[in-house]
Amino acid sequence: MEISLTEENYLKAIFFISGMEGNLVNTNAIAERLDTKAATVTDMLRKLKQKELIHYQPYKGSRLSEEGQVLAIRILRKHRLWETFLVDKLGFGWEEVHEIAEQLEHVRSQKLTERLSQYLGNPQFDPHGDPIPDERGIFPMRENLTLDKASAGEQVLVKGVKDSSPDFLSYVAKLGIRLGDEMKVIHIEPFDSSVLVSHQGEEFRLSAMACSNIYISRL
Amino acid sequence: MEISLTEENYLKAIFFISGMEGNLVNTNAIAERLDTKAATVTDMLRKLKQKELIHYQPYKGSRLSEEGQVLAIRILRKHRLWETFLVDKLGFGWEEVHEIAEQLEHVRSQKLTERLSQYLGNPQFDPHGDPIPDERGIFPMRENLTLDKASAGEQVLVKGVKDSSPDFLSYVAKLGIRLGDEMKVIHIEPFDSSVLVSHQGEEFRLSAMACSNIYISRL
DNA sequence: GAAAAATTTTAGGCAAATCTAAAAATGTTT
DNA sequence: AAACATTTTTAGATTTGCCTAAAATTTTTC
Repeated sequence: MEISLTEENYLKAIFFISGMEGNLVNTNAIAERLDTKAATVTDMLRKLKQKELIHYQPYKGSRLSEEGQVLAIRILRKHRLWETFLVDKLGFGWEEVHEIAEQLEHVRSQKLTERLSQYLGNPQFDPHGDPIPDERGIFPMRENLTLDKASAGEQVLVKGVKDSSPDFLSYVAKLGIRLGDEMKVIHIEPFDSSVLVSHQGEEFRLSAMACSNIYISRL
Repeated sequence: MEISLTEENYLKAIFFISGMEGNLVNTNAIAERLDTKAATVTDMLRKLKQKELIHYQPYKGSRLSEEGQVLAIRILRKHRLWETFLVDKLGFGWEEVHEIAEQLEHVRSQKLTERLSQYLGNPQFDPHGDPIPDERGIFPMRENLTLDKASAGEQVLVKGVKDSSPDFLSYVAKLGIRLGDEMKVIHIEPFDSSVLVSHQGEEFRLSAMACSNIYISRL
Protein backbone atom coordinates (compact mmCIF):
# COMPACT_ATOMS: atom_id res chain seq x y z
CA MET A 1 0.00 0.00 0.00
CA GLU A 2 1.34 3.37 -1.03
CA ILE A 3 1.50 6.05 1.62
CA SER A 4 1.97 9.62 0.49
CA LEU A 5 4.22 12.13 2.15
CA THR A 6 1.11 14.01 3.27
CA GLU A 7 -0.36 10.91 4.85
CA GLU A 8 2.91 10.33 6.67
CA ASN A 9 2.69 13.81 8.13
CA TYR A 10 -0.83 13.14 9.39
CA LEU A 11 0.27 9.91 11.06
CA LYS A 12 3.14 11.73 12.71
CA ALA A 13 0.84 14.50 13.93
CA ILE A 14 -1.65 12.05 15.40
CA PHE A 15 1.17 10.15 17.07
CA PHE A 16 2.51 13.27 18.76
CA ILE A 17 -0.82 14.64 19.88
CA SER A 18 -2.09 11.32 21.16
CA GLY A 19 1.05 10.47 23.11
CA MET A 20 2.25 6.98 23.97
CA GLU A 21 -1.06 6.09 25.55
CA GLY A 22 -2.93 6.28 22.27
CA ASN A 23 -5.52 8.79 23.41
CA LEU A 24 -8.27 9.96 21.09
CA VAL A 25 -7.22 13.00 19.11
CA ASN A 26 -9.40 15.97 18.18
CA THR A 27 -9.70 16.95 14.55
CA ASN A 28 -8.95 20.57 15.37
CA ALA A 29 -5.74 19.65 17.15
CA ILE A 30 -4.47 17.96 14.02
CA ALA A 31 -5.52 20.91 11.90
CA GLU A 32 -3.65 23.29 14.13
CA ARG A 33 -0.49 21.19 14.24
CA LEU A 34 -0.39 20.82 10.47
CA ASP A 35 -1.44 24.41 9.89
CA THR A 36 -4.46 23.44 7.84
CA LYS A 37 -8.27 23.50 8.13
CA ALA A 38 -10.48 21.10 10.05
CA ALA A 39 -12.41 20.21 6.90
CA THR A 40 -9.20 19.15 5.21
CA VAL A 41 -8.32 17.00 8.17
CA THR A 42 -11.69 15.29 8.12
CA ASP A 43 -11.13 14.32 4.49
CA MET A 44 -7.78 12.81 5.33
CA LEU A 45 -9.10 11.00 8.40
CA ARG A 46 -11.66 9.23 6.26
CA LYS A 47 -8.93 8.19 3.88
CA LEU A 48 -6.60 6.98 6.63
CA LYS A 49 -9.42 5.04 8.25
CA GLN A 50 -10.20 3.43 4.92
CA LYS A 51 -6.54 2.40 4.69
CA GLU A 52 -6.82 1.03 8.24
CA LEU A 53 -4.02 3.23 9.50
CA ILE A 54 -6.24 4.89 12.11
CA HIS A 55 -9.38 4.25 14.08
CA TYR A 56 -11.78 7.07 13.46
CA GLN A 57 -15.37 7.76 14.38
CA PRO A 58 -17.00 10.96 13.13
CA TYR A 59 -17.41 13.55 15.88
CA LYS A 60 -15.59 11.26 18.34
CA GLY A 61 -11.95 11.51 17.38
CA SER A 62 -9.16 9.39 15.97
CA ARG A 63 -6.16 7.37 17.07
CA LEU A 64 -3.54 5.30 15.30
CA SER A 65 -4.12 1.64 14.51
CA GLU A 66 -1.34 -0.84 15.22
CA GLU A 67 -0.13 -0.47 11.66
CA GLY A 68 -0.41 3.31 11.73
CA GLN A 69 1.66 3.46 14.89
CA VAL A 70 4.35 1.27 13.40
CA LEU A 71 4.60 3.64 10.46
CA ALA A 72 4.59 6.76 12.64
CA ILE A 73 7.36 5.40 14.82
CA ARG A 74 9.38 4.48 11.76
CA ILE A 75 9.19 8.06 10.53
CA LEU A 76 10.13 9.35 13.96
CA ARG A 77 13.12 7.00 14.00
CA LYS A 78 14.28 8.33 10.66
CA HIS A 79 13.76 11.93 11.75
CA ARG A 80 15.85 11.54 14.86
CA LEU A 81 18.59 9.54 13.15
CA TRP A 82 18.94 12.23 10.49
CA GLU A 83 19.05 14.93 13.16
CA THR A 84 21.84 13.02 14.83
CA PHE A 85 23.67 12.74 11.53
CA LEU A 86 23.35 16.45 10.84
CA VAL A 87 24.69 17.42 14.24
CA ASP A 88 27.29 14.71 14.85
CA LYS A 89 28.68 14.36 11.36
CA LEU A 90 27.96 17.58 9.52
CA GLY A 91 28.41 19.94 12.43
CA PHE A 92 24.99 21.59 12.39
CA GLY A 93 23.66 23.26 15.51
CA TRP A 94 20.86 21.36 17.21
CA GLU A 95 18.48 24.22 16.56
CA GLU A 96 18.88 24.18 12.77
CA VAL A 97 18.33 20.52 12.04
CA HIS A 98 14.61 20.06 12.53
CA GLU A 99 13.52 21.54 9.22
CA ILE A 100 16.02 19.53 7.20
CA ALA A 101 15.14 16.33 9.06
CA GLU A 102 11.49 16.97 8.21
CA GLN A 103 12.47 16.43 4.61
CA LEU A 104 14.93 13.60 5.12
CA GLU A 105 12.51 11.58 7.25
CA HIS A 106 10.39 10.84 4.18
CA VAL A 107 13.15 9.14 2.21
CA ARG A 108 12.05 5.55 1.68
CA SER A 109 14.67 2.89 2.15
CA GLN A 110 14.68 0.53 5.05
CA LYS A 111 18.27 -0.33 4.26
CA LEU A 112 19.31 3.31 4.29
CA THR A 113 17.78 3.81 7.72
CA GLU A 114 19.57 0.84 9.19
CA ARG A 115 22.90 1.67 7.58
CA LEU A 116 22.60 5.23 8.84
CA SER A 117 21.85 4.06 12.35
CA GLN A 118 24.84 1.75 12.27
CA TYR A 119 27.07 4.51 10.89
CA LEU A 120 26.04 6.73 13.78
CA GLY A 121 26.75 3.99 16.30
CA ASN A 122 23.09 3.07 16.85
CA PRO A 123 22.41 6.15 19.00
CA GLN A 124 19.63 5.91 21.56
CA PHE A 125 18.98 9.63 21.88
CA ASP A 126 18.99 12.41 19.34
CA PRO A 127 20.77 15.76 19.77
CA HIS A 128 17.80 17.11 21.72
CA GLY A 129 17.94 14.17 24.05
CA ASP A 130 14.80 12.64 22.59
CA PRO A 131 14.73 8.86 22.44
CA ILE A 132 15.27 7.13 19.10
CA PRO A 133 13.10 4.02 18.71
CA ASP A 134 15.00 0.97 17.50
CA GLU A 135 14.34 -1.09 14.39
CA ARG A 136 11.47 -2.86 16.11
CA GLY A 137 9.93 0.43 17.21
CA ILE A 138 10.94 0.10 20.84
CA PHE A 139 11.97 3.28 22.64
CA PRO A 140 15.07 3.25 24.84
CA MET A 141 14.75 3.88 28.54
CA ARG A 142 15.03 7.44 29.65
CA GLU A 143 18.06 8.98 31.29
CA ASN A 144 19.02 7.43 34.55
CA LEU A 145 18.42 10.70 36.30
CA THR A 146 17.12 10.64 39.86
CA LEU A 147 15.60 13.44 41.87
CA ASP A 148 18.65 13.82 44.13
CA LYS A 149 20.61 15.00 41.05
CA ALA A 150 18.26 17.94 40.43
CA SER A 151 19.03 21.45 41.57
CA ALA A 152 16.85 24.00 43.34
CA GLY A 153 14.42 25.72 41.01
CA GLU A 154 14.26 22.90 38.49
CA GLN A 155 10.99 21.65 37.07
CA VAL A 156 11.00 17.88 36.64
CA LEU A 157 8.79 15.07 35.40
CA VAL A 158 8.41 11.83 37.36
CA LYS A 159 9.51 8.92 35.19
CA GLY A 160 9.56 6.01 37.57
CA VAL A 161 11.00 4.56 40.75
CA LYS A 162 14.19 2.64 41.30
CA ASP A 163 13.16 0.87 44.48
CA SER A 164 9.99 -1.11 43.97
CA SER A 165 9.62 -2.40 47.51
CA PRO A 166 6.11 -2.20 49.01
CA ASP A 167 7.41 0.14 51.67
CA PHE A 168 8.71 2.63 49.23
CA LEU A 169 5.84 2.36 46.78
CA SER A 170 3.21 2.94 49.40
CA TYR A 171 5.17 5.85 50.79
CA VAL A 172 5.26 7.44 47.36
CA ALA A 173 1.60 6.66 46.77
CA LYS A 174 0.65 8.23 50.10
CA LEU A 175 2.30 11.47 49.00
CA GLY A 176 0.15 11.38 45.83
CA ILE A 177 3.12 11.16 43.48
CA ARG A 178 2.37 9.32 40.26
CA LEU A 179 4.07 8.55 36.99
CA GLY A 180 4.06 11.53 34.67
CA ASP A 181 3.49 14.08 37.42
CA GLU A 182 5.31 17.38 37.39
CA MET A 183 7.26 18.59 40.39
CA LYS A 184 9.36 21.59 41.20
CA VAL A 185 12.44 21.52 43.39
CA ILE A 186 12.01 24.44 45.80
CA HIS A 187 15.01 24.00 48.01
CA ILE A 188 17.70 21.51 48.93
CA GLU A 189 18.62 21.41 52.60
CA PRO A 190 22.43 21.53 52.92
CA PHE A 191 22.34 19.72 56.27
CA ASP A 192 20.89 16.36 55.16
CA SER A 193 20.31 16.86 51.42
CA SER A 194 16.57 16.52 51.89
CA VAL A 195 14.55 18.18 49.19
CA LEU A 196 11.57 20.51 49.45
CA VAL A 197 9.34 20.02 46.44
CA SER A 198 6.06 21.43 45.24
CA HIS A 199 3.67 18.96 43.70
CA GLN A 200 0.13 19.74 42.58
CA GLY A 201 -0.06 22.85 44.71
CA GLU A 202 1.34 21.18 47.81
CA GLU A 203 4.79 21.49 49.26
CA PHE A 204 6.48 18.68 51.12
CA ARG A 205 9.89 17.36 52.03
CA LEU A 206 11.55 14.21 50.66
CA SER A 207 14.61 12.56 52.21
CA ALA A 208 17.80 12.17 50.20
CA MET A 209 17.16 8.44 50.36
CA ALA A 210 13.73 8.81 48.81
CA CYS A 211 15.00 11.22 46.14
CA SER A 212 17.69 8.84 44.98
CA ASN A 213 14.96 6.32 44.18
CA ILE A 214 12.79 8.51 42.00
CA TYR A 215 13.57 8.63 38.29
CA ILE A 216 12.95 12.00 36.72
CA SER A 217 13.61 13.95 33.60
CA ARG A 218 14.18 17.66 33.46
CA LEU A 219 11.59 19.91 31.84
CA MET B 1 9.64 31.12 -6.81
CA GLU B 2 8.56 27.69 -5.67
CA ILE B 3 9.65 24.73 -7.74
CA SER B 4 7.90 21.43 -7.16
CA LEU B 5 9.61 18.09 -7.02
CA THR B 6 7.90 17.21 -10.28
CA GLU B 7 9.20 20.32 -11.97
CA GLU B 8 12.68 19.46 -10.76
CA ASN B 9 12.41 16.08 -12.41
CA TYR B 10 11.42 17.68 -15.70
CA LEU B 11 14.39 20.05 -15.57
CA LYS B 12 16.69 17.15 -14.86
CA ALA B 13 15.25 15.16 -17.77
CA ILE B 14 15.63 18.04 -20.20
CA PHE B 15 19.18 18.57 -19.01
CA PHE B 16 20.16 14.97 -19.65
CA ILE B 17 18.47 14.66 -23.02
CA SER B 18 19.73 17.95 -24.32
CA GLY B 19 23.32 17.38 -23.23
CA MET B 20 25.84 20.08 -22.42
CA GLU B 21 25.26 21.76 -25.76
CA GLY B 22 21.72 22.76 -24.91
CA ASN B 23 20.11 21.12 -27.94
CA LEU B 24 16.39 21.33 -28.52
CA VAL B 25 14.57 18.46 -26.87
CA ASN B 26 11.56 16.60 -28.24
CA THR B 27 8.43 16.37 -26.16
CA ASN B 28 8.24 12.63 -26.72
CA ALA B 29 11.79 12.10 -25.50
CA ILE B 30 10.89 13.73 -22.20
CA ALA B 31 7.72 11.68 -21.96
CA GLU B 32 9.66 8.48 -22.47
CA ARG B 33 12.38 9.36 -19.96
CA LEU B 34 9.86 10.25 -17.28
CA ASP B 35 7.58 7.36 -18.17
CA THR B 36 4.60 9.60 -18.79
CA LYS B 37 2.50 10.77 -21.71
CA ALA B 38 3.32 13.46 -24.24
CA ALA B 39 0.17 15.40 -23.37
CA THR B 40 1.30 15.58 -19.76
CA VAL B 41 4.68 16.84 -20.84
CA THR B 42 3.16 19.57 -22.99
CA ASP B 43 1.23 20.88 -20.00
CA MET B 44 4.37 21.00 -17.93
CA LEU B 45 6.42 22.63 -20.67
CA ARG B 46 3.94 25.49 -20.83
CA LYS B 47 4.23 25.90 -17.11
CA LEU B 48 8.02 25.80 -17.08
CA LYS B 49 8.15 28.30 -19.94
CA GLN B 50 5.84 30.57 -18.01
CA LYS B 51 8.23 30.34 -15.07
CA GLU B 52 11.08 31.14 -17.48
CA LEU B 53 12.93 27.95 -16.62
CA ILE B 54 12.89 26.74 -20.22
CA HIS B 55 12.61 28.10 -23.74
CA TYR B 56 9.75 26.39 -25.47
CA GLN B 57 7.97 26.83 -28.75
CA PRO B 58 4.99 24.62 -29.54
CA TYR B 59 5.83 21.90 -32.06
CA LYS B 60 9.48 23.03 -32.14
CA GLY B 61 10.95 21.73 -28.91
CA SER B 62 12.34 22.97 -25.60
CA ARG B 63 15.66 23.65 -23.90
CA LEU B 64 16.69 24.94 -20.50
CA SER B 65 17.02 28.65 -19.84
CA GLU B 66 20.06 29.92 -17.96
CA GLU B 67 18.10 29.74 -14.75
CA GLY B 68 16.70 26.31 -15.55
CA GLN B 69 20.17 24.96 -16.20
CA VAL B 70 21.48 26.33 -12.93
CA LEU B 71 18.70 24.51 -11.11
CA ALA B 72 19.21 21.27 -13.04
CA ILE B 73 22.92 21.26 -12.30
CA ARG B 74 22.24 21.94 -8.64
CA ILE B 75 20.04 18.86 -8.47
CA LEU B 76 22.64 16.81 -10.29
CA ARG B 77 25.25 17.99 -7.80
CA LYS B 78 23.09 16.87 -4.90
CA HIS B 79 22.36 13.55 -6.54
CA ARG B 80 26.01 12.73 -7.04
CA LEU B 81 27.08 13.93 -3.62
CA TRP B 82 24.47 11.72 -1.97
CA GLU B 83 25.56 8.76 -4.07
CA THR B 84 29.09 9.35 -2.90
CA PHE B 85 27.91 9.49 0.69
CA LEU B 86 25.98 6.26 0.37
CA VAL B 87 28.92 4.37 -1.08
CA ASP B 88 31.84 5.94 0.78
CA LYS B 89 30.25 6.34 4.20
CA LEU B 90 27.41 3.87 4.43
CA GLY B 91 29.00 1.07 2.44
CA PHE B 92 26.37 0.69 -0.26
CA GLY B 93 27.31 -0.89 -3.57
CA TRP B 94 27.44 1.55 -6.44
CA GLU B 95 24.63 -0.27 -8.20
CA GLU B 96 22.12 0.26 -5.36
CA VAL B 97 22.45 3.97 -4.73
CA HIS B 98 20.72 5.57 -7.68
CA GLU B 99 17.17 5.06 -6.47
CA ILE B 100 17.88 6.40 -3.01
CA ALA B 101 19.77 9.39 -4.40
CA GLU B 102 16.73 10.17 -6.57
CA GLN B 103 14.91 10.89 -3.35
CA LEU B 104 17.70 12.63 -1.49
CA GLU B 105 18.47 14.98 -4.38
CA HIS B 106 15.22 16.85 -3.72
CA VAL B 107 16.03 17.82 -0.16
CA ARG B 108 16.21 21.60 -0.07
CA SER B 109 19.01 23.11 1.93
CA GLN B 110 21.92 24.88 0.34
CA LYS B 111 23.78 24.57 3.61
CA LEU B 112 23.22 20.84 3.79
CA THR B 113 24.60 20.36 0.29
CA GLU B 114 27.75 22.30 1.05
CA ARG B 115 28.30 20.66 4.43
CA LEU B 116 27.85 17.27 2.84
CA SER B 117 30.33 18.07 0.10
CA GLN B 118 32.85 19.22 2.67
CA TYR B 119 32.27 16.12 4.80
CA LEU B 120 32.99 13.94 1.77
CA GLY B 121 36.17 15.88 1.00
CA ASN B 122 34.67 17.86 -1.87
CA PRO B 123 34.76 14.91 -4.27
CA GLN B 124 35.01 15.65 -7.98
CA PHE B 125 33.59 12.33 -9.17
CA ASP B 126 30.82 10.14 -7.84
CA PRO B 127 31.03 6.36 -7.29
CA HIS B 128 30.23 5.75 -10.95
CA GLY B 129 33.01 8.10 -11.95
CA ASP B 130 30.57 10.77 -13.09
CA PRO B 131 31.72 14.35 -12.55
CA ILE B 132 30.21 16.33 -9.67
CA PRO B 133 29.66 20.00 -10.55
CA ASP B 134 30.99 22.39 -7.94
CA GLU B 135 29.06 25.03 -6.00
CA ARG B 136 29.15 27.36 -9.01
CA GLY B 137 27.90 24.63 -11.34
CA ILE B 138 31.24 23.99 -13.01
CA PHE B 139 32.07 20.41 -13.96
CA PRO B 140 35.54 18.99 -13.34
CA MET B 141 37.46 17.84 -16.40
CA ARG B 142 37.88 14.18 -17.06
CA GLU B 143 40.03 12.19 -19.43
CA ASN B 144 37.75 10.60 -21.96
CA LEU B 145 39.78 7.44 -22.12
CA THR B 146 38.02 4.07 -22.15
CA LEU B 147 39.47 0.63 -21.68
CA ASP B 148 39.08 -0.32 -25.33
CA LYS B 149 41.67 2.39 -26.18
CA ALA B 150 44.37 0.79 -24.01
CA SER B 151 47.10 -1.44 -25.47
CA ALA B 152 48.41 -4.81 -24.34
CA GLY B 153 50.77 -4.56 -21.39
CA GLU B 154 49.38 -1.28 -20.08
CA GLN B 155 48.61 -0.74 -16.42
CA VAL B 156 45.43 1.30 -15.93
CA LEU B 157 43.26 2.78 -13.19
CA VAL B 158 39.45 2.44 -13.27
CA LYS B 159 37.95 5.94 -13.30
CA GLY B 160 34.29 5.31 -13.94
CA VAL B 161 31.68 3.83 -16.22
CA LYS B 162 30.01 5.41 -19.21
CA ASP B 163 26.90 3.22 -19.06
CA SER B 164 25.20 3.46 -15.65
CA SER B 165 22.42 0.98 -16.39
CA PRO B 166 21.69 -1.53 -13.62
CA ASP B 167 22.64 -4.34 -15.99
CA PHE B 168 26.08 -2.99 -16.62
CA LEU B 169 26.70 -1.87 -13.06
CA SER B 170 25.81 -5.22 -11.56
CA TYR B 171 27.90 -6.98 -14.21
CA VAL B 172 30.90 -4.88 -13.31
CA ALA B 173 30.20 -5.29 -9.60
CA LYS B 174 30.01 -9.05 -10.05
CA LEU B 175 33.49 -9.03 -11.55
CA GLY B 176 34.68 -7.19 -8.46
CA ILE B 177 35.76 -4.10 -10.36
CA ARG B 178 35.49 -0.91 -8.35
CA LEU B 179 36.38 2.72 -8.76
CA GLY B 180 40.07 3.30 -8.24
CA ASP B 181 41.03 -0.33 -8.90
CA GLU B 182 44.14 -1.12 -10.89
CA MET B 183 44.04 -3.44 -13.86
CA LYS B 184 46.57 -4.65 -16.38
CA VAL B 185 45.76 -5.32 -20.02
CA ILE B 186 47.26 -8.74 -20.74
CA HIS B 187 46.13 -9.29 -24.28
CA ILE B 188 43.71 -7.93 -26.86
CA GLU B 189 42.06 -10.55 -29.02
CA PRO B 190 42.36 -9.51 -32.68
CA PHE B 191 39.25 -11.48 -33.63
CA ASP B 192 36.61 -9.62 -31.57
CA SER B 193 38.68 -6.98 -29.74
CA SER B 194 37.83 -8.55 -26.41
CA VAL B 195 40.37 -7.80 -23.71
CA LEU B 196 42.08 -10.13 -21.27
CA VAL B 197 42.82 -8.25 -18.08
CA SER B 198 44.33 -9.07 -14.75
CA HIS B 199 42.63 -7.57 -11.73
CA GLN B 200 43.50 -8.30 -8.13
CA GLY B 201 45.32 -11.49 -9.02
CA GLU B 202 42.56 -12.80 -11.26
CA GLU B 203 42.48 -12.88 -15.02
CA PHE B 204 39.27 -12.55 -16.98
CA ARG B 205 38.02 -11.46 -20.36
CA LEU B 206 35.93 -8.36 -21.11
CA SER B 207 34.03 -7.82 -24.33
CA ALA B 208 34.84 -4.85 -26.55
CA MET B 209 31.37 -3.55 -25.65
CA ALA B 210 32.15 -3.68 -21.93
CA CYS B 211 35.57 -2.08 -22.41
CA SER B 212 34.17 0.89 -24.28
CA ASN B 213 32.02 1.63 -21.23
CA ILE B 214 34.80 1.67 -18.66
CA TYR B 215 36.67 4.94 -18.15
CA ILE B 216 40.32 4.55 -17.26
CA SER B 217 43.51 6.51 -16.91
CA ARG B 218 46.96 5.20 -17.76
CA LEU B 219 49.46 4.57 -15.00
C1' DG C 1 -33.10 21.00 29.77
C1' DA C 2 -33.21 24.49 26.26
C1' DA C 3 -30.27 27.95 24.20
C1' DA C 4 -25.73 29.28 22.97
C1' DA C 5 -21.09 28.09 21.78
C1' DA C 6 -17.77 25.21 20.00
C1' DT C 7 -16.42 21.45 17.19
C1' DT C 8 -16.77 18.61 13.29
C1' DT C 9 -18.58 17.16 9.04
C1' DT C 10 -20.66 17.82 4.48
C1' DA C 11 -21.08 20.17 0.12
C1' DG C 12 -19.15 22.39 -3.56
C1' DG C 13 -14.84 24.27 -5.67
C1' DC C 14 -9.94 24.95 -7.01
C1' DA C 15 -5.09 23.85 -8.55
C1' DA C 16 -1.57 20.42 -9.72
C1' DA C 17 -0.34 16.51 -12.21
C1' DT C 18 -1.87 12.95 -14.55
C1' DC C 19 -4.67 10.32 -18.24
C1' DT C 20 -7.27 9.19 -23.02
C1' DA C 21 -9.06 10.54 -27.29
C1' DA C 22 -9.31 13.73 -30.89
C1' DA C 23 -7.46 17.55 -33.55
C1' DA C 24 -3.64 20.13 -35.42
C1' DA C 25 0.94 20.66 -37.11
C1' DT C 26 4.98 18.78 -39.04
C1' DG C 27 7.67 15.32 -41.70
C1' DT C 28 8.09 11.77 -45.20
C1' DT C 29 7.03 9.36 -49.32
C1' DT C 30 6.09 8.68 -53.78
C1' DA D 1 2.47 18.51 -53.92
C1' DA D 2 -0.95 15.27 -52.19
C1' DA D 3 -1.30 11.43 -49.14
C1' DC D 4 0.21 9.15 -45.36
C1' DA D 5 2.64 8.82 -40.95
C1' DT D 6 4.45 10.83 -36.95
C1' DT D 7 4.67 14.13 -33.43
C1' DT D 8 2.59 17.39 -30.65
C1' DT D 9 -1.07 19.92 -28.79
C1' DT D 10 -5.84 20.63 -27.21
C1' DA D 11 -10.03 19.16 -24.86
C1' DG D 12 -12.16 17.00 -21.33
C1' DA D 13 -11.73 13.79 -17.08
C1' DT D 14 -9.71 12.04 -12.84
C1' DT D 15 -7.26 12.07 -8.32
C1' DT D 16 -5.12 14.29 -4.43
C1' DG D 17 -4.90 17.71 -1.20
C1' DC D 18 -6.52 21.81 -0.08
C1' DC D 19 -10.10 25.72 0.59
C1' DT D 20 -14.79 28.33 2.22
C1' DA D 21 -19.41 28.27 3.69
C1' DA D 22 -23.17 25.92 5.53
C1' DA D 23 -25.16 22.12 8.10
C1' DA D 24 -24.90 18.75 11.73
C1' DT D 25 -23.40 17.25 16.12
C1' DT D 26 -21.55 17.68 20.64
C1' DT D 27 -20.48 20.43 24.65
C1' DT D 28 -21.23 24.18 27.69
C1' DT D 29 -23.91 27.51 29.98
C1' DC D 30 -27.59 29.51 32.26
